[in-house]
Amino acid sequence: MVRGKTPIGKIENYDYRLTTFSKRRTGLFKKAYEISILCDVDVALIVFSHSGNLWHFSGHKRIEDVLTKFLSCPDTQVAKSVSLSKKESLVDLLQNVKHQDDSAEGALRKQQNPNENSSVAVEDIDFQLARCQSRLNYLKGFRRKLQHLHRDL
Amino acid sequence: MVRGKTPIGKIENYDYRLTTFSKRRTGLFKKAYEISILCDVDVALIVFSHSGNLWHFSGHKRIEDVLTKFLSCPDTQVAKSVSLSKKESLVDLLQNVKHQDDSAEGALRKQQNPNENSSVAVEDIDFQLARCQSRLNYLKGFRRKLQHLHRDL
DNA sequence: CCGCCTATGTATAAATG
DNA sequence: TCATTTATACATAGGCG
Repeated sequence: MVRGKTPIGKIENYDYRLTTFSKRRTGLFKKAYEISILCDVDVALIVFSHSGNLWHFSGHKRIEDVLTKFLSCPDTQVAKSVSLSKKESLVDLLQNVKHQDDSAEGALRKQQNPNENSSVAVEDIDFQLARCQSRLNYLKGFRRKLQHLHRDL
Repeated sequence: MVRGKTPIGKIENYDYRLTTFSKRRTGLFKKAYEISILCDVDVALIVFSHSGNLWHFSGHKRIEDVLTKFLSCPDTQVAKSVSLSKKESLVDLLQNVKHQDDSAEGALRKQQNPNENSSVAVEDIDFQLARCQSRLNYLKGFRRKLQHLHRDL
């Protein structure tokens, strides 16, 4: 994101990808550490590189305790964590994106480099998509477990 | 870290702490998302606030799969950080439905009509799933539109 | 891989609406 | 609470050793 922002998407060049991974991993773990201290919250962070290397972090508690807490999380909490915050609600997103859309469209006619506005919006959507997909995957797993439980009882 | 850098340490003022948590959480999840895409790596991130709220994210794979990989990792780092018995119990949590859904099971036994309760729980999840899937579809559609706009201009 | 450097994009503390 | 603004601190791409 420096000297020409990095577009979101897999970095194809292997060496660049490794370098970026190393740098961003450092930054990510630092942020995880900071929020755990500053805000006094439990964090568990696990990263696997393609080569199979593993990095992990947890603040305050041992990572297994955080994972246990996560895995034992009652469904009400699951539901909570999944419910959309106002900020993420469709309506807000729609308005937000439409606004960006409009301004992008308007700007396009005045500017030589219209693509930037539009691509920023696409990246935002990609971020929302990834989070949504993550929740969906989690919910699907949870649903499977519930059904297994139901069968067993 | 702006207008007078934040010293590392728990932010004592409750309101500031919440505000900082909200902002940094957004940033942290964004970073986790970015590194998972840019560097094509598996990431699992779990955060619990003191009030018990849960946020989690994983890229590419389901978070359970990343956790399973973590717990089955022969890596010495994991072996060191997680004692064997603890590790086994976590694997049980992941693989055994009954252990994983203690809360649901407990609730069922307290009720006179367990089946109904269970089906309600599944319906709850279905509801969440439907919302999430709907949002996902919407986002995907929106992304397509944006890209068309992008192409057309 | 590990640092260091610099220019620049990003994150965010604090204030304000 | 929630969004915006603004000023600054921080993160990091690209380059070099």
